[in-house]
Amino acid sequence: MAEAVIAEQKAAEAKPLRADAQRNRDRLVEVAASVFAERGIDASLEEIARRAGVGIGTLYRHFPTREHLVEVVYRREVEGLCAAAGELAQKHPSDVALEQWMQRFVDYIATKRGLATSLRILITTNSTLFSDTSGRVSQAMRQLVEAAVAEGTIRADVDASDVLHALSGIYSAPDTPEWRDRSRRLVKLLMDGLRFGAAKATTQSS
Amino acid sequence: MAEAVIAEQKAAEAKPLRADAQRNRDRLVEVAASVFAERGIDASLEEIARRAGVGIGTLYRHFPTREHLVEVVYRREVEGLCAAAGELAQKHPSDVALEQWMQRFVDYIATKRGLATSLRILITTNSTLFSDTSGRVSQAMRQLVEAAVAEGTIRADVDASDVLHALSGIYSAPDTPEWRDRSRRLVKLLMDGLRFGAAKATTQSS
DNA sequence: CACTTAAGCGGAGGCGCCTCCGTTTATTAG
DNA sequence: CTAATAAACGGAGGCGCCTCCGCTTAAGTG
Repeated sequence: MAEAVIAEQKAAEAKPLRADAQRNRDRLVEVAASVFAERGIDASLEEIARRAGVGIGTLYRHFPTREHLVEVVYRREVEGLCAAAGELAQKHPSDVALEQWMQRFVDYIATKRGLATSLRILITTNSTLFSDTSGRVSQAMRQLVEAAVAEGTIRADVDASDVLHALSGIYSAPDTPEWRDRSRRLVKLLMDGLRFGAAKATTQSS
Repeated sequence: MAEAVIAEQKAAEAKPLRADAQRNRDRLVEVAASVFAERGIDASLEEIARRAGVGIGTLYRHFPTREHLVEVVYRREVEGLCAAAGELAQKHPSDVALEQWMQRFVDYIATKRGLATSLRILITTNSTLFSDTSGRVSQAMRQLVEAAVAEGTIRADVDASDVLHALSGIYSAPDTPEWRDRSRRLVKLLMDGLRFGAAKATTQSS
């Protein structure tokens, strides 16, 4: 959702793209992310091209199939989520960082849901995708949880996989309109539990 | 592949169709089967309608999605395969019937291969499809094997599931152009094995 | 700077999907 | 047989997919 133009790098991999090509490519990914978010995975590729201000041919040159585009968008989403862990850790007390990151995780899952059908196809084709991304996500979570435990802002008798496990409710019961709110409440609830019995006094939540 | 016009019945289920509607529906299924066979599962639905001599609207009225049509075609294929078991059993000695049926089974798998991608989607959606059909197929095989054992035209120390298991090689190593020939040879080989040590003298194969 | 050239652009065009609705026709009632 | 009517037909039209290729332009070369 961050509209910030983070120049996608594709860096130093094979041939560097011509400046205009790189610009168009980045633009396409950015636009695609928001179009997929608002219209779902079956959004018209022509609309994406149109909104990005490029011809349909350009879209297809960069992303020969819909799945290619989806994969890049998805990886970027994961990238953003993981990067957020570091940033939040710097700007906030460790427990607040963890909480906010988990809220962002809810958003991420929301996207993933939308992409689910298409991702299922992708995952059977491209088996690295799932392991790559889920590895990175759980590493980000570990970083935050361990920091919070070390600082004593959450209780010490849990680790990252416990927290991930506790969040599993977010994955499962889906697609009611209340889902998002319910999930946000779940995160808060979980945080209260985590703060209870922490070494340091608690920072109040939101 | 039997071009015989077997009137599809849809019998006595909800409202009976108007005569012309029933005719068109049957025609569509028949044509779809051959078009899918020759062009693969992604064949144009418009071509199917064209070849069946009906408008595209008619096709969509009867089969609201491609998957609906695929499912009906597939079920019909299984139907034909299983019906063949009975017919072959009447016209041939029991061991020959079994052999010919297995050869036909090879054709069936060949089709199934073509449909595989689409079927995978179907099967996740419509879980009865797979159990229905695989049940019927293995029952047909049981009928033939048991008859042949009873008549002593094949050895007595095997049952239907052994034979099915022996055919599993047909499922696996795929999609080379030699596949069909290799599979036919596998069937013959298997039959020789089955006849060896049978109570009665052997009918020669093919 | 001008020139060259290959990388990149983009949209027309052909095809398939699917819906919608005016027209046709099988069926039923009289 | 005729009339009424509901069922079914079918294809035009709008949209999206994807390819192909003539045009444009960034990036080197001197």
